Amino acid sequence: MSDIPEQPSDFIRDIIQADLAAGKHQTPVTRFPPEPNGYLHIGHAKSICLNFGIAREFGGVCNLRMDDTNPTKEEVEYVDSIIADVRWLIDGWADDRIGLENGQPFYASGYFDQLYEFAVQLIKKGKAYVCDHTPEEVDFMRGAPDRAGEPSKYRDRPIAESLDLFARMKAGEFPDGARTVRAKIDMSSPNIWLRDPLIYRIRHASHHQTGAKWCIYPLYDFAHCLSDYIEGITHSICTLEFEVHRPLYDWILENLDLPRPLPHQYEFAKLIPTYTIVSKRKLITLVNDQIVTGWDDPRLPTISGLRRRGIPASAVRQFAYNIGVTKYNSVTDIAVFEHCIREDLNRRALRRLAVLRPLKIVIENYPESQVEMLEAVNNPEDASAGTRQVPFSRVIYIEQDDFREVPPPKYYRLSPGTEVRLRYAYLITCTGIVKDPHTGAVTEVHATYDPATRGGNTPDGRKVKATLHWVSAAHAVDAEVRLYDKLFTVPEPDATGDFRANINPHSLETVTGKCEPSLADATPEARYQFERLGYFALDTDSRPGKLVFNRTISLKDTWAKMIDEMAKRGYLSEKAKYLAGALIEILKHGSGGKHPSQCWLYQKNGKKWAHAYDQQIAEGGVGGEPIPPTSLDGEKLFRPKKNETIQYIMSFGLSQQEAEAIFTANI
RNA sequence: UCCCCGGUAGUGUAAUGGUAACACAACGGCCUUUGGAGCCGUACUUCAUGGUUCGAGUCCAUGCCGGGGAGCCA
Repeated sequence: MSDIPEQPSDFIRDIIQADLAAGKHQTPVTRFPPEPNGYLHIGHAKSICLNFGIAREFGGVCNLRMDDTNPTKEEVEYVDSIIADVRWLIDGWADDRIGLENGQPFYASGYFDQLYEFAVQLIKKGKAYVCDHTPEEVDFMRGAPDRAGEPSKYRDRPIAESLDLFARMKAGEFPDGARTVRAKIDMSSPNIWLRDPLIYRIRHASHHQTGAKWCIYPLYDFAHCLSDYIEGITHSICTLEFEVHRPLYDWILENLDLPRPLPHQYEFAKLIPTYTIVSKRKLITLVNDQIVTGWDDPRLPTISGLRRRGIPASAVRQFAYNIGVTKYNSVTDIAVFEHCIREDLNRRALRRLAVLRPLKIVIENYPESQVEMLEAVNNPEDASAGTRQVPFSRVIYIEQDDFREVPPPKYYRLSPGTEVRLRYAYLITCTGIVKDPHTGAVTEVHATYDPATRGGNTPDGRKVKATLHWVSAAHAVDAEVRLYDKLFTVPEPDATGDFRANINPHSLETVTGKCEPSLADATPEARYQFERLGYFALDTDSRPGKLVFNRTISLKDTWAKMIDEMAKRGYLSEKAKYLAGALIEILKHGSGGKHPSQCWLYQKNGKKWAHAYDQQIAEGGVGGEPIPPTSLDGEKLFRPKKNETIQYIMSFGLSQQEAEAIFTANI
């Protein structure tokens, strides 16, 4: 179900390939080392796909390891969720490459004895010492990027004394923070992490794996490289922020005189998708503030959220492949992910008919008691999925959106007097409407069907523009359907200010839909396409007789892409709404009321596009006389191309989508 | 301010000194019993300046811009 090539290529795989060719290793051993202090998210998925993908492609192994050196922040709940998420993501793909210990993950805490001995060794070699400074003193004495550090008073204390103190630290003689073990490296290094970094601290805390055994715990830099070494990791792949730690990673391993080969660390840029957040802290805020229902809320980018939403693991993997692996700090358009999901689901989803916002249709010339079973294909992309029977009768439901009493231009669907096709059924023509006498809303539509068009065929060859989905009212099965939308209204919710201000109030809408009867037997594993609506999967809340579906993702909908639709759904940011009016006016004004591409722009600082009437836009309106185009900083004015105008609009902080909408709206 | 790492269409990613390309997004068309899918097409690219070279996105220098780095977090 996946198009990922057997041998993807990126700078890390290139290195591995070269290392293998040079005979440095027989096969690569990677690892995925999360700290169990939160749920895994789409960013971790990128790392999982990278590490397990490498193991898979080069015949190696990827160890799953809990990086659990900080007992005060970690919990078994997280350990369990991490295991489940990793298994789900690699199932059927790299599940034979996972490195485990007796079926369980590796734990950094499993190495605490060895780590302790390594620290003793370092002290014995005069390369580490016990330091008695307070946290505040250590902090100050470390210096700053532009201020040299000063050595600890205890830097040169006798080795025997450090050894004794370290043993007593372990024995629990000292309170938290009283002493630390520090590597003796270089207090004047421009790299702060080499200024005698701490490698052990006292923490009288119970650990989720080791219980009360320890009251001293190693720090990340010490534990990680050595855990890699102990497990025989060849390529230790982490994210960019650890780049400055690499000299320390190497220093520890090299100064312990370990047999070679040593593991090496490589760094790549983490994934930052638009319209969501992946910061652990902010994810916790969303959960704790009950903005979402839990860690597996289908609106969240957590792996458990994606799973619950119905996104296939293969789509996540394809996404990880598509975005590549580099050292460039990038922001990935969430549309790339959505494309992968649709592509995957399009191939596998069973087509079904379901109406989310029902409008009753009475087919006047269809016999009252008659029911016909009509054949419908399960998946036009996959003939082996077969067909099914769908009941048709006199009263059916169609989507409210599929009927307009007064149709807008280019509206092909049902309206008084028009004919449309009911998918797999008949062509019907609207003959009348019934309105609520008080509200004036259309409550019922009357129609006639053409018996010659059974199955939706037109023996006379006549064309009908629209094909609508429908459900027989008497046979319909009710379902709760949860319609999800982006959790945030702006591409980069936490770029500036409080990300909570950018939460999309319409991220969840729940409706009661009418489903074709076969959906009563829907299974949690199956993926469904409700035709013309989107892809849906059963939610974990679903029970027999009480169906609950999640909309995984909508179908691409060109009709819905109009600017008013965008505004209605909250896709247009407040900023865009505010600026749209002024921009449209000013662009028209600058072009003598014509097309915006006829306005004048000039180049500012040789780089940025600027509009001849910037000043007036900044002042929020179009009042007054335009500045004569000749008086602008002596810069040459020119007629921008469409794309340059789009870029110009975007320079106000709007997305391309918004800019296009504004541009289009002005035509 | 110091150290490290980056900078290729709107967004990502390729091109490993030899014709700048692919995907997504956008736009247009064809086709369609899903306004889906599919097919065809259009527009838009190497941060800047110098240097090396027959030839530079690639190598060098300088500058500019962006990210990371001063937890007893990972």
